[in-house]
Amino acid sequence: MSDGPRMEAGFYARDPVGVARGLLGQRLVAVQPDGTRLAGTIVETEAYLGVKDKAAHTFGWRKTERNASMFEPGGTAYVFLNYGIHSVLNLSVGAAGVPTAVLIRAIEPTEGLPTMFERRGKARRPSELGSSDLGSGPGKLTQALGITVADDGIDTLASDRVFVERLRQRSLPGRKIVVAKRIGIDYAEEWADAPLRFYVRGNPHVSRL
DNA sequence: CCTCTGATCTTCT
DNA sequence: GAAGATCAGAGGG
Repeated sequence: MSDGPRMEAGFYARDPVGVARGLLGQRLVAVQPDGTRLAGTIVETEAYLGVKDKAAHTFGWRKTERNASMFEPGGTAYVFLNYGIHSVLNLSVGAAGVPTAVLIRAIEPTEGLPTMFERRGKARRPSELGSSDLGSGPGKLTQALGITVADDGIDTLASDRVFVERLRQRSLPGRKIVVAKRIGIDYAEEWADAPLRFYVRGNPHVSRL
């Protein structure tokens, strides 16, 4: 487990597509109240382009209590409750006032697996080759890591609770990055087919290949 | 393998 | 009242 340095502010100072691609292979860490580290390699992301993107919560400059974190500076956690049930994690991108973000859709768990199995309950699927449904979805990975809407607004550049570590050598066991349309946004008309989802080819923890 | 559905909260109509 | 950046379980092939 070679620890990497904390992801720096400059990483988020570019377009959401670059950030979405750049996050693949980096490590997402959630430190528990007891100090335990839970972590996983990010293997699937989606970019949300903000005011012009019909699939984004900030389309047309819409700002609500819920999506306020998307307007915060890059690296701020935007965690919202989806379908009234699932906490979903994004990282805001760009300068303050620029409401773009990257959704974390899947991780490959690497640290704290026993705790994640407990959190995920019966739905877990242990296997010799590594579990494939501990973090294989935006709602699943937050549950496994213990991230909830209470973590909305956290500055991951400074927080000791939720942050991203930049690995010396990006861990992309699945090699190449695949580009595809985003999931669950069929209502977004022409934006529904935009190639804004990115995942590590062949990785078993990706939500949908 | 697949499709269908309930759960349950925020936002908008 | 309806729909949604989802998940798990049930049922059919």
